[in-house]
Amino acid sequence: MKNKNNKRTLKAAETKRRIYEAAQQLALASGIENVSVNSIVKAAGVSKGSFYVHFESKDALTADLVNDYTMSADLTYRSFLESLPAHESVFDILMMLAGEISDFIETKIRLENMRVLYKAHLTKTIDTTSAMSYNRELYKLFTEVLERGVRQGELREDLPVDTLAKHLIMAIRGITFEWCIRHPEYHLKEQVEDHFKILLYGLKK
Amino acid sequence: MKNKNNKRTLKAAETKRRIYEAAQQLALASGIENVSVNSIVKAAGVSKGSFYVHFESKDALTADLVNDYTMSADLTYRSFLESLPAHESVFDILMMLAGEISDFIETKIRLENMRVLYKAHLTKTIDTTSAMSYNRELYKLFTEVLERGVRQGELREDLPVDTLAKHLIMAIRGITFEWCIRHPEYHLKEQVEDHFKILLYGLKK
DNA sequence: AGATTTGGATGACCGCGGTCATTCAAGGGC
DNA sequence: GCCCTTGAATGACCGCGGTCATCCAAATCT
Repeated sequence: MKNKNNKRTLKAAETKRRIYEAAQQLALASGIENVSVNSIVKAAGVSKGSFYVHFESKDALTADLVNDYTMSADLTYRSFLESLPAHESVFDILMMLAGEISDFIETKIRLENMRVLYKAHLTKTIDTTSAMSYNRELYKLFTEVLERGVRQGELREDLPVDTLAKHLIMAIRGITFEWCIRHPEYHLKEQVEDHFKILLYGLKK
Repeated sequence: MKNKNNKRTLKAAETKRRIYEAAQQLALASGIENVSVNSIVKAAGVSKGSFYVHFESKDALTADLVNDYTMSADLTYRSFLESLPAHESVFDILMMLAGEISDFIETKIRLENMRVLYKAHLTKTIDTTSAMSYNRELYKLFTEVLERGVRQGELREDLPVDTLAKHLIMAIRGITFEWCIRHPEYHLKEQVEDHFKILLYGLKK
């Protein structure tokens, strides 16, 4: 017996799916922080113990939900980038991309979900690899744009482009964190744009 | 009766002090996240209900502990700044100050306490004003240095110095947050210095 | 001094996230 | 076909942070 499609394995997968989808639905309605494990297993029609057979913790389930969302977000960013006119300067493209990401976080993901995500990141028992990995699509996106900037002579060449991408994304994350703390008197998009103006000026050739 | 030194008020203050000091001691030994409210009240010799008479929540107590620490940290930064030779350029001073703050966070405050602090910041029911307030000593410190930079013609004048101070401190917080998530493969001081080099270049006249 | 109000202190209680000994079909090995 | 192993499923149970009706001594009012 390996990972065959036997009756047992199939039933287990089905149970996991039911828990995941129940959680997804409840989280969509109330925000995952207001949904208890008890309510998830009740909605899924399984026992609490069963939840912990399939998920390490509530935070781990949350991370799964977020990671799915992260991947779909990156697809949005990619199509935004591809929708931009080819003649734009790399400086302007980076500014617009940062603005698009700010908008997406503010209107689609929303404050309470960002807070949950960042708390999950800070909980050391949780694997948030897929949102933090340098292999994440978002890093590739920034790297591609920066590479073009170097090729066209707009950007300094003494720092590798993947390092620059890390700095820029880290900056967006930092400002978003600050926004989570200082909301509502702090405006995400405005601050991202102001900060990027300073940062990108420091990257010009 | 106003806020007189009557017997009742004094006894209440004494109770609060005992809880606070018990928490401080236990937190020092094990880290506040490994100390339960039950263990604090047991050590202080009071009931659990009494804890919640004097503190809104465990997180609120944590915030108090952190805020005390924050103020003492800012004193350290101020004396570091005053220990620097007067002839240094503002650029170098800012780099050294950022480096000092990184060192302090890494070796004195330490990772697990920064994680607790940032989680507290993300919990909306908690007042973390004293660490986040723009009146915090740290903001004054940066503002003073930046002002000198403008006066000496080292820095651009189109952005107000208090705005610049906010950007720089936000950047340190962002990098520290990234460090909390990516530790141990991410080096705080190194990253702060690399990022500041880019950022400060964007502020030069 | 006696009656009334105030507010610190109490501990049983709650729902939470998480654990674990136990159960019991489904799946080999012979 | 029989026996042993595997692992999904279970729910009573735990310690946690937090609540609240109740108590009662100190403070104030008359």
